[in-house]
Amino acid sequence: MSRNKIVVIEDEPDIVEVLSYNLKREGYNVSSTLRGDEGLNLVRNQSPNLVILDLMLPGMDGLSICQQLKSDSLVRDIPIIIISAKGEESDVVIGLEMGADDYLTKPFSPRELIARVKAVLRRGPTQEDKARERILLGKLVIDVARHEVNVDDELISLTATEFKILHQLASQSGRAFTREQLLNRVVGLGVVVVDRNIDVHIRALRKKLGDASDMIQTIRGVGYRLVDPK
Amino acid sequence: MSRNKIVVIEDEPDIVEVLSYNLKREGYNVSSTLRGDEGLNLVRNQSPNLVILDLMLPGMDGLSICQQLKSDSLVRDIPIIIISAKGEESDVVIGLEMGADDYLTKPFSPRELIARVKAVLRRGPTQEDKARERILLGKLVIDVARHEVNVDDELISLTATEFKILHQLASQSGRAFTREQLLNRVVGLGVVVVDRNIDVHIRALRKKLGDASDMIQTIRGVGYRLVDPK
DNA sequence: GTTAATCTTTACCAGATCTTCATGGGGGTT
DNA sequence: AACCCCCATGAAGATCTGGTAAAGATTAAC
Repeated sequence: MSRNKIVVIEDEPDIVEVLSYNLKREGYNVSSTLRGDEGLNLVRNQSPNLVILDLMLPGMDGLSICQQLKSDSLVRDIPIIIISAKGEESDVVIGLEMGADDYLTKPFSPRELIARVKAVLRRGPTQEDKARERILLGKLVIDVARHEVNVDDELISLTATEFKILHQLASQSGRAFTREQLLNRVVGLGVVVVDRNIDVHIRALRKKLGDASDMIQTIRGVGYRLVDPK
Repeated sequence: MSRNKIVVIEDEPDIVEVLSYNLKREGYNVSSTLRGDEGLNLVRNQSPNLVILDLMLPGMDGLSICQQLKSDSLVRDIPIIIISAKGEESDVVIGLEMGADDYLTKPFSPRELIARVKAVLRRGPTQEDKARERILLGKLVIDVARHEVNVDDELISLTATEFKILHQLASQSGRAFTREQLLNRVVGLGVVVVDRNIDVHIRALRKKLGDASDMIQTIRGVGYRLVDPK
């Protein structure tokens, strides 16, 4: 099976050792790093099926990593299991609200971790919008890999946030997204931002889309959606 | 939001009380039962979005329930969170291997449970949910994802509130809803509104539904219901 | 360190929507 | 038939929502 690539981000060598050993014995393909900032890159480069993340790390805080991963549409669907010595209820709640799929308190047994890894992976590939490199919708062409958008074969220049919003809308065209949903997927979970903010980005988007601006429809009292004018 | 139905199977009334209160406050629709065997039926009848399951139950053992649910293709994809006083590593592992999606040891804080509930539900709609995103009733087609309603293949435009009411009625067609029930689900709990208000929305709905307007029936002294003219 | 770009917040307006209220009609009951 | 509820209806006022512009805050670039 192909759902076996795991990235471990953890700075205690002993734990990495134990985890690697046990996960490999179960047939998983494990990569690991001791530093937080490296972890972020590792995940982005490898696109693993699961991330195991310690919270206290050199280089970058674990929660920040979680947050950044969850706000990057390319890797946001990769499940994350947090392992941490911080077992306070509030820590757990914050971790989960940051988008983690499970939270395990140290010390833990390898068997339990394995069981939870399996439970998380069992949930299956829930994303249909996964790894579609190119989205075609009428005059609109979204090249996800190149981070470029064309309207009528003409390249238009979007800011990072605008691109994310458009990509999100386009990933399930026709579907209505609330401002909250868009915010969570674009600026990341746990970041507090006024939701009217989305309006402003939408306006900018419509302006730049020119001819195709009417593809972004407002659903009053709900949010926005992108329609396929087919 | 249609992903909000939760079934709680737990025999300690106090815990049921606490869970219900907290989950409802978060906007979930909670049904519960004290007996294991009833729980099995409840889940099969309601097709909830999540099951919270205690392990030690009268009537039927929790693990057996888990096992049975996971071997019934109709409800297999409904996630299960086990809550149990048995916190031994082996218990957790067994629970997860039985197909549970998370395992929480009593005593636990409501906040953590809520966070875990959200984490599990966040994982994306199950097949069942996806199927339910579209409701077909005679000439009426309700596309929840797009937030659109068709009558006789013709798109009709509803306001947010009208859509919610229709969706609510349609979610259990044939069933009568009181004005109070509709208000609670539509304008939200705690918002004080005169219940005659619903009449006005119903009127607007009937007007817009045109041909299908007689599908909304008034039940004198009770409320309204949507019938399937099959 | 300064400048420029982007993101976020805020305020206001117009229009859509929600809510209330008053009136009248019908149904069921006695 | 008379009565009492309950619901349907129309209209008016209050509230909410989204578009818009502009200013403030943050970030990146130089």
